[in-house]
Amino acid sequence: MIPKVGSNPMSSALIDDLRARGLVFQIAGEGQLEQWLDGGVRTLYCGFDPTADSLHIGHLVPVLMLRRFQLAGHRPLALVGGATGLIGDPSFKAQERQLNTPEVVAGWVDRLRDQIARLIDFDCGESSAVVVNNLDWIANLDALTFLRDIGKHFSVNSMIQKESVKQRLEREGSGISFTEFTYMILQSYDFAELNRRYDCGLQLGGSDQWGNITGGIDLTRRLNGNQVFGLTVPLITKSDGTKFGKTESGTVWLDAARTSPYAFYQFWLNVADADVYQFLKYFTFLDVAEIEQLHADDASRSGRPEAQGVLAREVTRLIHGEEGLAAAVRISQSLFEGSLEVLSESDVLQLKLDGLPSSCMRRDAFPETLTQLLVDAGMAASGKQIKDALGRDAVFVNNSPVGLADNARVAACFAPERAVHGGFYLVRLGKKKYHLFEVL
RNA sequence: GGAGGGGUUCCCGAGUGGCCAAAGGGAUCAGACUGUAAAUCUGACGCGCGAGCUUCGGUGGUUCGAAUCCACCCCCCUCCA
Repeated sequence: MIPKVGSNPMSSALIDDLRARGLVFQIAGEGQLEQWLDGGVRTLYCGFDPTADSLHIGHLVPVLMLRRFQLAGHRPLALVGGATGLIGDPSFKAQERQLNTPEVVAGWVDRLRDQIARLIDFDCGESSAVVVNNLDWIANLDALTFLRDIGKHFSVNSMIQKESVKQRLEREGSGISFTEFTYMILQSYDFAELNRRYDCGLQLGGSDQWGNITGGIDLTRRLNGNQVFGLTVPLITKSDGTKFGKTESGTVWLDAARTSPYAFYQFWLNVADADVYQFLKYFTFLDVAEIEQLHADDASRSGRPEAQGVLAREVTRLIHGEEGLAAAVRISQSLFEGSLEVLSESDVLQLKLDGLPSSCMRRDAFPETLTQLLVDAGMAASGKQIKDALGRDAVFVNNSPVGLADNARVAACFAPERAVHGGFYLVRLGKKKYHLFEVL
C-alpha cells in the first residue's frame, strides 16, 4: 500500500529514515540539506533517460525516493530525458552508445512518463508531482547560446577529472565522442533550468550520477546564484556478487507486457536470505523497525523466512496493483502449493491471462520430439538440456512424468485423455519452469 | 612508420600436426539435500532423438590429416619514432 502524503511531515526525520534504510550514498551540501528541507515544502527532481520502452527494477529505488520525499511533504519532479536520451550518458559506461532516432526516443518518453506517473501522486495539494521533459528547454537551444551562455561555465579541465568519464578518456581503443562528453553539460543545465522554473533545489540520482549532479549544482550557482543540493543512492548489490535485477530470462522490467506480474512476483520471492531485509528497506515503505522485527522473527524460527513473501507482495502491489498481485499469488499457489487437478477451466485460462508462459498449437502439427517441442516453447536453450531433464525424470505433462523413452512419442504424451479441460497441458520442467500448451 | 605480444567454444583461460568438440575455472541448466533459499555433492554444458553435422579472427594454401604449419588480410595490446 502506498501511504498517504503528509504522513511524515518532519523532513530531518526523512533523512534519518533514508540513512537507516541505507539509501544515502553521498550528499552534496551535507549539513545544510536537512535545514533546507525543514524550511517548508521543497521541490526536488530525479531524471530518467529513455533507453528502452520501459523502466526496470534498477530504476525503482530512485523513483521510490521521489515518493519518499513526497510522503514527507515535498514536491517531486520526475524528469524524462527526451533530450538527454538522444545523446547518451557516458557515465561509467565502457563504450560509446548507439544513438536512437528521435521518433523512437519520443515514444519511449511517453511510456516512461506513464510508468512513473503511477508511482507518485499528482493530486495532493502543494506536494503534487510534475513530470517534465528536458526536450522542452533543450530542443530549441541554439549552438551559440549553448556555447556562450552555458558552455562558458564549464572547465574542460574539471570535466575530464570526473571519475565517471575517466576510464573513457584514459582507455585506449574506446574513446568518447564530443557528443557524449557534453552530456554532463546538458544534465547540469537541466538542474539550473528546473531551479529557475520550479525553484527546484535538490537532485536525486544513482551513485553513478554524482559527477552530473555536482556539475548541475555548480552551474545553478553560477547561472542563478542559488545554492542547491544533491543526494545519491547506492548501487544495489547482491550478497553473492552477481548483478542485481537480472534473471536467467534477462532484465526484470516494470512493464507487465515485458515481465509478467507473476514473473515479477517470483523474482522478489526468490531473493536470497542475505539480501531480503536490506531489499525490504530499499524497495518498500514498511518502517525500518517493522523490518527489523520481521528479521528477528524469521531468525528465531526455523524453516522458510517470511521476508521474501512480504517483499514480493509489497513490491508487486506497488508496481502491478492489487489485481496484478492477486494474479501472481494465484498462479504461484496453484503451481507450487496446490495441485493442478483442482484448477477449474477458468483457472487454467486465467493462468494464461495472468502471464504464465503459454503457447497454442494444432494436434496435427506436433514436432517429432519432445525436445524439439519444448525448445520451441522456450523452456530450454537446447535439446540437450531437455534430454538431460528427461533422463532425470524432471519433466511432467499435467503432473504425469515423461521420460527419455517418451521423447519421440509426443502425441502419446499429449493424448486427448490426458488433457485438462479439453485441450490444456501444463508442462513442468525441473522445479520451477512451467509452460502451458493449448492443443487444438 | 618501426619492434614485439595477442585474437580459442557464453566469459576467463590451456592447447602449437592426428589420442581435440578442444584441459581447467566461472556462468548456466538438471538431479540429490532443502525452504520454489544458501552452502555442498552429482550430471549436463557447439547443434542434432540419432546416424551425424558445424567450430578455434578472415581468406586461401601445405598435408592422408590443421585450432595447431605457410601466405595474405582484419582487429586488439605494449614499447619506440
